[in-house]
Amino acid sequence: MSNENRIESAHWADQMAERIIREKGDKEMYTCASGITPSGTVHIGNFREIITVDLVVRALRQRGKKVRFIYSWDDYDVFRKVPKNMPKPEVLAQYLRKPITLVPDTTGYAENYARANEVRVEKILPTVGIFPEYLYQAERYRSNRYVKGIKTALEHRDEIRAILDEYRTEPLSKDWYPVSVFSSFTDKDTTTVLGWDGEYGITYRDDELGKTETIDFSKTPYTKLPWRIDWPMRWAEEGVDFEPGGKDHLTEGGSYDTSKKVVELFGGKAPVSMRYDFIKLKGMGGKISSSGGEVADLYDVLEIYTPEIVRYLFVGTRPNSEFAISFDLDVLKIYEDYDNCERIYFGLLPVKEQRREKERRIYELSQVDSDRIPTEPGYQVPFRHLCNLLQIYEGDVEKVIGTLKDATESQVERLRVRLVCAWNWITKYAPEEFRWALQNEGDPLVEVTDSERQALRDFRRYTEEHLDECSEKEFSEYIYKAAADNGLENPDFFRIVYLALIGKEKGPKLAGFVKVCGRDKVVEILSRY
RNA sequence: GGGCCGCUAGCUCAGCUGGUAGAGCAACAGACUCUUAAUCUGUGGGUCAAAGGUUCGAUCCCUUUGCGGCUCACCA
Repeated sequence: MSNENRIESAHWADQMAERIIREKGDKEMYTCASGITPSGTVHIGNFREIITVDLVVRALRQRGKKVRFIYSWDDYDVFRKVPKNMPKPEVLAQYLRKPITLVPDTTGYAENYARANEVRVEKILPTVGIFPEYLYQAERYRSNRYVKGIKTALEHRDEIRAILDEYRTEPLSKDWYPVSVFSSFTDKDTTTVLGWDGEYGITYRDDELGKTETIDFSKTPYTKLPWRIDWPMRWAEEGVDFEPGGKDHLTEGGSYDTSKKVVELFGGKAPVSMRYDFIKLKGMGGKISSSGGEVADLYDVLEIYTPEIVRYLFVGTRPNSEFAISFDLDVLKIYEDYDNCERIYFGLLPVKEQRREKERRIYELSQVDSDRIPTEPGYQVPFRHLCNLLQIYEGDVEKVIGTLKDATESQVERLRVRLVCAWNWITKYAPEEFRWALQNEGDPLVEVTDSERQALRDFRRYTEEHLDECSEKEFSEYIYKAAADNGLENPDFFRIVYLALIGKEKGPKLAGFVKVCGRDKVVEILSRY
């Protein structure tokens, strides 16, 4: 009974899985696809497509289905412009109009430009529990794997032209061919196809050199299908059952519409699709920017959000709506929301049944390893508190963990990741007011009057003698006493204490702060006065 | 011009297959003889863009209108 309910979850990934099964029939194996041109940094917006597929894949698998999850790198695409953030732009400029797989990687990390972008993604995806099978289109085209597809396209030249013309303002010319050719002389796509012999011979002109040549596309690597034909050809080739798209593709007259018709010429059927919206960024402070706008990739996001929470951001939002990934103070709330979701999952926070079902599914899908859902909640420390602890210990994660005595092994494991994120956030994105550091011997002493010095000494003595057995509230009485006994106004005294402890005029609520810092540290710092 | 998506409390949004609405922040009120996105408790606040329609009943479905945004029509 409860099992049935789980399957009929209202989560969009589950609904999509049901729809795929309904529309594609009850198959033994489903193929889910995603892909992109690695012509620049693969940013977090592109990641949305990957994780959207991953979630649907998981939903299908949880229904007992076998799923092939493929990710196509369109690395036989053309290098159109030199990105601003790359070294040696003048070298790269020489490769414009050539396939990106033939462009050198001027950073020196990979064997070519496309590969450099690919490797970066392939290395990080396992961190968030995503394991697609990668397909490399340059390699496939160049090894003549798509000869049949290219021939089919040529054979259906007129039908394809008619389909594309339905949505074009300018109809394609009578001379148009549904293929594009990279020049065998220069590797550039600045060519014009002139004819096809009905078999494997294509005659083209290199527009730059003015040379004309006939090539055998079953034996040479130069021929490629343009996007609106390439996409459906690959749907047919792989038997794709599901592939989402951005709203540029999934709109009337967009490439999904034409591909849906073209794919039938290849003997295939269009996959079930769904549209995802773009991702905005918030609070990056313009730190990472290339080619004009702010760009963040998965690495940037994983710096401040744990893998579960990165997934959570996408799991909890319907793909068809835009949302922002925040690097500012919203981060605190996101962590809080996730912890709430976790508490609901473990029944620690009572909510209505419907809400519970929803959060439960979100929590499951947010976990990195779908076979290893935690059996106990995390050691929930508010993110804000972690930030304070880290600043006391100057970012030393292990020392902070050492202060949390009763955490289990699995909790420590998760906490460690969270602490690293918290520290990254403090040092890179947190507002200035949020940051502080305990003073130590090298720091200059605060100028104090005699009575202020005496107050600090009283404060130190109270800390030494009473801090450990006092409650926060009780201890604050001692703070007031230290001020009053020396004729100081509270605000003035607080200011002095903060200056002495952290070199700033303000800080976290004092009594609690001192308790968190611990007697020894505070006494040590104040012993300079 | 076509298509799509929004329009819900001052702000940011939830509201998943129709039963007259919710969360955070802000506001207000009390408590804390220190404060920063900031301590706790409590309170107020919405003709769910507008008008029609279907229904016993609509924020949710249909139609029209308005406002905002995105996208296609060139390439991918």
